[in-house]
Amino acid sequence: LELQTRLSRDVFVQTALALVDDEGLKSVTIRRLAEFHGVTPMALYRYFDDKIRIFDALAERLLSDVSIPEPDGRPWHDQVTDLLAAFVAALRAHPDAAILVLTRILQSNPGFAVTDRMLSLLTAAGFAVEAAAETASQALCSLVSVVITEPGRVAGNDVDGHDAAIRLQKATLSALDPRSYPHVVAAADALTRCVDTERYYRRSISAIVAGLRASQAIPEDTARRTSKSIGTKAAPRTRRPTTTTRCR
Amino acid sequence: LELQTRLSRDVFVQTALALVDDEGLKSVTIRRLAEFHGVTPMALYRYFDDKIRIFDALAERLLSDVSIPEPDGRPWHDQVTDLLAAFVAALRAHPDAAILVLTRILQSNPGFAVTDRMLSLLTAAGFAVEAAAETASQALCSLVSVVITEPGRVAGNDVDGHDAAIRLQKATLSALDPRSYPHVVAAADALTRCVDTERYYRRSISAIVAGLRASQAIPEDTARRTSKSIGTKAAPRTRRPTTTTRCR
DNA sequence: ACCTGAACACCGTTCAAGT
DNA sequence: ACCTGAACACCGTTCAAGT
Repeated sequence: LELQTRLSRDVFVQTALALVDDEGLKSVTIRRLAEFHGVTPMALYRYFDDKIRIFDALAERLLSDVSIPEPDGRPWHDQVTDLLAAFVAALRAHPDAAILVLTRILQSNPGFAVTDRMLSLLTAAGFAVEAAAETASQALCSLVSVVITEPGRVAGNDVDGHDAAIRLQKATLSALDPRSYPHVVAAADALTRCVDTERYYRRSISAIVAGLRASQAIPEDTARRTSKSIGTKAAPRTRRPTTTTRCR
Repeated sequence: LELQTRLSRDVFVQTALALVDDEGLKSVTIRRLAEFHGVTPMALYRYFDDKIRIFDALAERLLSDVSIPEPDGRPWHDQVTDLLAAFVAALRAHPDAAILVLTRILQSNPGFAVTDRMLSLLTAAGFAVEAAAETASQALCSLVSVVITEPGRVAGNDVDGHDAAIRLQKATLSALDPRSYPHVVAAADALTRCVDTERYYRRSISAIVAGLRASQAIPEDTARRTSKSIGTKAAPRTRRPTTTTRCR
């Protein structure tokens, strides 16, 4: 009579988002979401195949909050700067959910849109397709980690413990042996709190854009004079051949 | 008689690491670790206060695998390149554990060592203390996310579903409406698999280093002509004042 | 000092029903 | 089509003992 369909994907995503913002990512639980809507946990399975789909939906939600700027006549790097700034703004609105985006940019239309604009600008800048793809992904996911690791943030923490945690962290760094880690001790303050958050993000974005411009200058396949081989083989996965299609 | 102290922090960390490499991060469980050593779950609490400490120890272990190059007479950016390469190498050896490092670089001596060397090189390059701190953190955590999101990797997946997942992902991108996401469709292949993994990491590192060099060129406080304000306020946390010291 | 036993509160998820 | 009920297999963690 009052409301015929209270439940929907969107309603649950909205609740989940409020929950992350309030109590952190691990508070997002099928049972809590159900309880919140006065419903059985099983009711959620009408809308999400499993818990991962709820996380997928959350990431999509964050990405849909990115207000992609319209293309204009300015130089490509200025437009990239604005696009990345919009991306960061969307993530910063829900810092504890930001980590969900890290591996999910290419899993929803909003993510495709951001990536496509990024690729478009890089292509216009002269990047080859492959280089543009790698570079775009790297720029975006770097910014996700910049948001996640913003100095002075402690993930999943409540307001009470927050300040205390920061102070403790700074005290720990300051108390280190200066003969072993002189620069860490000297930078203890800057490493544990952000004096100017806006500048922090401005610096991050402009460092990334500067990297893009420098990469663009180099035509292709930069033969670095690094003597060392980069990286090692990943530890081999020795899992029995179970039934396939575990991930759809 | 045979072995008096089979159990130790190190033994559990070793097992946990094997477990992550084999079956992904969520397979690391107090109960499974205990079972593996023929012991009660409670036995682990002698060595770790809680599960998070196990993750902390895993992150520390990865960071201790970074073979920090000795300082030499070469230009700072070349030395930074090698340091970052060593950092990436350590992460790539245990890709599913890499995400643990993201928020734990400043939580153990091995992490202090990497950070200190990074700060040392940036200071030598002329960075102010604060700029060096932010820049060093950003460079390191960006590389963590670069490893995590390496194209052609699917976290926590077994070998069987792996190839199928990649193919599906590429097919999905290729099947997108080219009028909506033309560049994504065109770059579907490059976005889903790494043709040359070494080049991928070489590019990532040199993009970061290029960003550092460009930032170094700019003296301080870069007044960008970005019209938009970057970022928004984070959603306020409205948690009741519960007992403090939840995080020690 | 080091490990056990039993229990608690909480998960995600299955299967079979209800209406 | 949409939700429920009961159950299962698995968590992390507490408290109180054992030796």
